[in-house]
Amino acid sequence: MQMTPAKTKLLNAALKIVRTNGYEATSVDELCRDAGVTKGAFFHHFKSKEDLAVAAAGYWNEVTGKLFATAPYHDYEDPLDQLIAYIDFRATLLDGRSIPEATCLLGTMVQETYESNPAIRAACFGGITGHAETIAGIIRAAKARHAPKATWSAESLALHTQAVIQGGFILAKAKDDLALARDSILHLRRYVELLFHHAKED
Amino acid sequence: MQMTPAKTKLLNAALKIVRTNGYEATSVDELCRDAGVTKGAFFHHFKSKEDLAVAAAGYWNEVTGKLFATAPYHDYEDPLDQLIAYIDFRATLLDGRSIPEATCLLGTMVQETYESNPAIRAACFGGITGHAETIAGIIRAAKARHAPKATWSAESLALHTQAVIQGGFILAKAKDDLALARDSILHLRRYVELLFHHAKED
DNA sequence: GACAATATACCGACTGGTTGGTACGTATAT
DNA sequence: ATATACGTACCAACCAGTCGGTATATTGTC
Repeated sequence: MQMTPAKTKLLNAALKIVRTNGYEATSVDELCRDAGVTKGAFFHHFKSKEDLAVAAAGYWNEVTGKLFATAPYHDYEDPLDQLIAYIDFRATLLDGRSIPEATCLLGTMVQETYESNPAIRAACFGGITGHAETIAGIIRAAKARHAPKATWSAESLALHTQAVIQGGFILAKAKDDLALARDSILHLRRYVELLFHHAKED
Repeated sequence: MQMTPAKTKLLNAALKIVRTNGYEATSVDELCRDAGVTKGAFFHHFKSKEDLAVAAAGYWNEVTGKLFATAPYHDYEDPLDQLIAYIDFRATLLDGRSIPEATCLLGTMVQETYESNPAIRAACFGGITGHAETIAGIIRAAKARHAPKATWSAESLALHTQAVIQGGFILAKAKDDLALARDSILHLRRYVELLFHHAKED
């Protein structure tokens, strides 16, 4: 899908400003100012602010989807190695980034909109579970090879990885320090290792 | 500290409405309407909306502090049992509650305010780390008894428990289903068990 | 214990700025 | 000639916050 410059600039502005200030605190005027376009352009491409948010969620999925698709963790043969490498990759995504740059658009938006804006909530849900499903695929393979009798499900563990990452972001925002997010990801890594280490003992 | 009715009503309204719609989407007028007081009363007790948010964070700490202080998990002799019971207690706090009723005021507010409102951010940080510190105390005792040589720190694990809970809330909001939060808490429980089980093997 | 003085708690109309959204005009490409 | 991609000017609704007022409780003084 080819996008006209103004639309792309608005979506990039949304990614940046919404992750910094949240959805409600972001005004259409501010978005236009940052993107360097006028309000006329905004409402030409998006029928409302809500519509922009839904489109931004889709755009976010596109951008991060490419990032994960080309990430190095796919190179390992053993799916358990892939899973651990994925977790490490999520940790490296925090390096050298500011908090708004490191955190997740969907997790930020859904907090503010889950009750009042079903369309945005659904878009965030789709993005999070879509990504979780790709991780669940890796976990399923790792489970089949290393822990076939384990009682936990691949889907549940995949969602848990996302919960830990999102929760780490909240703590990081509270302390104004991404180290807290890194620490939680490290605990997640240890959990996965223990989970499979434990399974091998049976 | 004795509180005048209007102030208490406004703080209770803030707990309810901010957890439902977020900080920015909550207007002073809506707060007053819900509390059944006028704007004059609002600005008599709080010098600004920001001031109300900071006070609401303090009030939240007071209310939840009492809840945790009288919770049954303290009754166990073994601190490891206390820790597991605390995690189970966090899971039971989801039962029969709607999402706004089950989720955390501080985690919700800090997402929207961490960049733009240092006072609110600091209040949220204080509440989260304050509670984490009480859990860290339990973990420290459990570690001393059961896993003295473990490499992870009690403080880090305590913060991780909060990250998992906060992250679970985000997923629950996205899916509009608290079951996702429950699942993540279950993974957290398993992690703690594995962590101490593993330590005993050494 | 009477009375004035003061502080606290609250009311509700008002304001200036901002909000999301609209109406309408123009430039360009097909 | 028509559709797309913008730009500019504008609007009603809403926003946080103000201000002058009243009602009531507390305190100080004699």
